[in-house]
Amino acid sequence: MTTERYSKDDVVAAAGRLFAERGYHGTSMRDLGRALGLHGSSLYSHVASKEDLLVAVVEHGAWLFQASADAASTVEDPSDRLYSLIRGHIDVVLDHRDEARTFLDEARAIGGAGRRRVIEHRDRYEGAFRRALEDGVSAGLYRADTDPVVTAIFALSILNALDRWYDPADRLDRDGLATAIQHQLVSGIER
Amino acid sequence: MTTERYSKDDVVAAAGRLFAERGYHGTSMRDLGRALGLHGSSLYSHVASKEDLLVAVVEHGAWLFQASADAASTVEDPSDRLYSLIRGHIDVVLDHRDEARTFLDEARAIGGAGRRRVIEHRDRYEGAFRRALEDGVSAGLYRADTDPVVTAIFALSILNALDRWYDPADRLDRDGLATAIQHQLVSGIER
DNA sequence: CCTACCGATCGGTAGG
DNA sequence: CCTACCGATCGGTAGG
Repeated sequence: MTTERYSKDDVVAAAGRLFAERGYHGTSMRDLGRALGLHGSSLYSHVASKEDLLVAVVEHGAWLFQASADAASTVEDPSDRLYSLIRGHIDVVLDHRDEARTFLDEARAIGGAGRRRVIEHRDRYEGAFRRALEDGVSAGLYRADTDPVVTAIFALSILNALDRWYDPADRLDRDGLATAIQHQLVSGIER
Repeated sequence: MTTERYSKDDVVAAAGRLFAERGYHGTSMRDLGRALGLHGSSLYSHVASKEDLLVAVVEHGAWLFQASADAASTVEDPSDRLYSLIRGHIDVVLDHRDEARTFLDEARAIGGAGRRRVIEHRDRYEGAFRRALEDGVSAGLYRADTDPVVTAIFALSILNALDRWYDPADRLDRDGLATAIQHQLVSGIER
């Protein structure tokens, strides 16, 4: 018999919601407590500090993106792999908006070593897109003068903004969205 | 003979720098004062409130974007007009990073009516891209099944992220960058 | 633009 | 998880 109403994961999830919505510095521990029906000070039985909470949310986001890239990396065909990467990113960004947005926007509030780890995560994730594009060039699918670095950034720029405008009630479902993005991207580099 | 070391514009510019870098809520009036070599309380002879300062930065950003769109709107040819919009956006985002980033990221910290005005500004600006694309479709430059709404969003997603990665020391100059973006975009919708 | 403040709120702790 | 706090910092004001 325990008196704990929430697990640490619950607290981290609620923190993600507020951090994504108002930003890390725009959210106080008392705000977060209120969202859970607790006192702000009670949160310290779950976490050591506010920054701890940010790190937990951001690392969850990083993990979701990486899991998606790892799954896509098993696909041989570069074009199908690119589709998998796009489709996976869509799911992460729409099914885990809070973690994704916090990962993308609030990592700058993390100090020193934690911030560097986030940047490493992003570089590695970006590398999966880069490689799919490089392999596509090698396979003759995309023009030889394609810049995989820049094209990967373009792809991620589009993907990272999705949750800001995509409406699931749209005529465009997620598969259609993924196809539209790949088509926008690939027809720009197809030969 | 005056004792004022700074104009309001100076204060607004410095605020933009800090808001873009650390966010509105991550910047205190004392931080801002320190950046200018003043006491935090001295800033209140230039502005009525901290939010005032945010509104001033964001409105400057909105104005810069709108001025760019207005200049481009004089171009008849839809393809040239799209290039002008892209090229203008690049200049705003790279020559006025602080105002642009604050406009893009920190407007959510503005309350009620101010926030609505920002959203109207964005919609209007996006409309210029949408119209260039629509006109391009009408002129037979782009495929008839092009979705100008979605394509405009894709274009702006790429453009709004530029300052996060573009290195002016690159082999790619601004004209080359604009061409690359238009090419990425248009070849995806050309017939 | 500075000095000297104000009440409110911040992240966090002690002790239960 | 709550009560009762802590010192630090917040946005902002009065008066010069």
